[in-house]
Amino acid sequence: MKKIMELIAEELTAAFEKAGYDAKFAKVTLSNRPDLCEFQCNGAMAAAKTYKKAPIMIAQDVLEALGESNVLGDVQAVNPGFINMKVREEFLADYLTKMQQDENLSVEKAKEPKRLMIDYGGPNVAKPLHVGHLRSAIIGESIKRMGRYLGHEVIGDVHLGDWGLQMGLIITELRHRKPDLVYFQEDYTGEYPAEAPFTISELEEIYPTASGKSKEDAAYKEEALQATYELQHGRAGYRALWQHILNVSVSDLKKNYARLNVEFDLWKGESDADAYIPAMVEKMKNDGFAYEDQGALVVDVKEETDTKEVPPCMILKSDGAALYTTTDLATIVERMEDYHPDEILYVVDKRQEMHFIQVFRCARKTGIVKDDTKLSFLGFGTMNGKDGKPFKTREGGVMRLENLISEINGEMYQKIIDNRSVKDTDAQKTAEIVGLSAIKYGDLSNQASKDYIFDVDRFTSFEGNTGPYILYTIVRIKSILGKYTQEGGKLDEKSIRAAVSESEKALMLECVKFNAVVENAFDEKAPHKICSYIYDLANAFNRFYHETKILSEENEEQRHSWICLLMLVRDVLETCISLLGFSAPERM
RNA sequence: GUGUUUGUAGCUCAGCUGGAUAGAGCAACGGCCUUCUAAGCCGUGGGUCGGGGGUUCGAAUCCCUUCAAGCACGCCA
Repeated sequence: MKKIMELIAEELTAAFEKAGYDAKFAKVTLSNRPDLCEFQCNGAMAAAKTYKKAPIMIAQDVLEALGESNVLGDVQAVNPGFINMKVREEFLADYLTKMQQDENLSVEKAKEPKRLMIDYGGPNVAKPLHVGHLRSAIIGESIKRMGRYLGHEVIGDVHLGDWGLQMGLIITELRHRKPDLVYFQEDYTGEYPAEAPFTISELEEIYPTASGKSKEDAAYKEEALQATYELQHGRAGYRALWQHILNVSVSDLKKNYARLNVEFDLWKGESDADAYIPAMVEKMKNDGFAYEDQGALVVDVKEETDTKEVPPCMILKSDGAALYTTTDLATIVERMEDYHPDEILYVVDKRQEMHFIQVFRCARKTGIVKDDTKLSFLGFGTMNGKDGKPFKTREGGVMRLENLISEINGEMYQKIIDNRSVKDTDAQKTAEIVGLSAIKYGDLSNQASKDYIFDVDRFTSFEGNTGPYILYTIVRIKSILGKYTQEGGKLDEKSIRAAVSESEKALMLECVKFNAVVENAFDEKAPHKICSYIYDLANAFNRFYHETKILSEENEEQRHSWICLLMLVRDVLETCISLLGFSAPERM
C-alpha cells in the first residue's frame, strides 16, 4: 500500500502544479505542532525565493488549487507560510481497514529484492559468550528480520573465531593433560572416537589456563604455535580434535543464542576461509597490488581524499602467517563465490571501523568484490555499566551472557510473583519472555552507534520506555479481545469506522505510520526507530484505552469497529517486536 | 600527535536530509481504581541544546573555532 504521506503528497503535488509552482516544493512532513495540525508542508517558504513572492501568498494559492479533497479535511495557510493539514476521518478509517486486510499490514515488499549477508555474532569457539557479544547478536538479528519482512533475501552468518592461535593453545594444553589420547599419536591410522574427550565446561576452563601459561612460558607458547601450524596444515589427529572442539562449542553456542531468540543461517568460521587464502594472496601479488614492506606483505589502501593516514592493509605477517585481515578478505572471496550477495553488512564493535575501512578498500581495489556489491559497516558502541565504564560483574570480571540473562530473568520472576496474578508454573516462562524483552529493548532503543548504559533496574521496569511496558500494552489488548470472543463476539469480519474521539484519531494516526517506519528503520539500519515508534503507539493506545469503554459499548457496530482497531494495534505491535527479536506472552 | 565519535532537564535517552513554543521516561510533587490488567491514565515543576562565531527570513540540526570525554591509529582479534 502507498504510504499515507505519499497520498497526501500526491494531493499537494497536483495543487502546487495547478497553482503554477514546481512540484518539488510539495513536500509533506509530520506535524511538529500536533495542537495545530497532523501534517504540514513547508514548501511555500522554500519556494518564496524562487518566485519572489511572499510565502503566505504561495500557500494560499496552493490551498485554492487544492479545492475539495477526499483525503484532506481541514487545511490552512498560516504565517509565515506553513500549510497545515488534517486528514479526513473517513479516509483514515478506510486506510486502516485496508491495512488490516493487507497480509503485510500495508508494508510493501521490495520491488527489487536484494541478497544481503549479515556478519554478526562473532563468537569464539571454546570461549563462553560474554556481554560484549550481546549487541552484535541483538542488532544483527533485528536487521535480518527487518530485511526479510521487506522482502529481501537475508543470510545471517555467525562467523566463528575458530582458526587462530587459540586452537593451538587448547590442543597444547590437552596434550599436557592427556598425552595418551590417540589424537596425539602421530602414527595412528585408525578411526578417531566419535565422543569428544572433554565437555564444554572443561573446554571453557582449558582455554584461559592455556592462554595464561603461554604468556609466562615461552616454550609453551612455541609449542602452541607449532600445534596451530600443524593443525592448519592438516595433521589428522589435530584436525579430529579440532572438530570435537568445534562441535562441542557450537552446540553450546546454539543453545545460548537460542535463549536470545537469535538464529544464524550459516555457521561458517575463519577456518572455512582458510582454503581461499593462498590463491587470493597469489593473485594479489600477480596483479601487482601486494608488495613487501618491512618483511610483511601489504596492499596500499590510501586515497587522495583521506583526511588522515590510512595505513596499508597487511595481508601476511613477516613470518608468512595469516592474520585477521587475511581471513576477513578470504571470507569475502568465499562469500562472493558461494553467494554473490548484493551487500555484505558487518555488525561489529565500532572500534574495528579502521580495520574494516582497510579491508573494504583492499577488497574493492584488488577486485575481490565487484562494483555492484556493497560492503557496509554498522559499528555499535560499548555496553557500559551504571558507572559509565564497560560493563563488569560486581567482582570486576567479565560478565557471562548466560549469567546476565539469568539475573534479569530472576528479577523479572520476582516482579511477576509479587504481582501474583499468574500461577507459579506460568511465571517462570513469562519471566523469560519478559526478561528477553527487557534486555533487547533496552539495547535496541538506543542508537546502535552510541555507547549506552545497561541499567538492569531501568530495563526491567514496567514503567516508561521499556520492553515490559510494550508487552504489558499488548497483553492488555489481548485480554480485551479474549473477553470479547468469550462473550460470543466474532473477529472475522474486519472494518474500522471513522474515529469518534481525539484519542481514537491519534491512535489511528500512529497505526498508519507503520509502513513508513519499518522502511525507514531498515534503510537506516536503525532498530531504535522501531522502538520509539511502538512506544508512541503503545502510549496512544493506553490513552485511548483509558477513556474508551470498549466492551460495554452498546452500539454493536461501534464496538466491533473498536475491536478491529485493537486487533490492528496488536498486530502492528507484535509485528514490530518480532522485528526486534522478541515476543509477547498471553498474560503477565 | 593525527584522525574520529560524542556532549540536549538531576539521571537515562529521542529529536539532527534547517522550520512554528526543544520532547519522552526515571526521579520529585499533586490528582484518578464499585467499571475491559492502576505494571495504567491525567497534571505540576525542571533547559543559555558544552562555549564562541558564522551562513539563513529561520539553527539543537549546516560551516568554522574552542573546551571536555571516549575510541582508533602496521605484524592481536
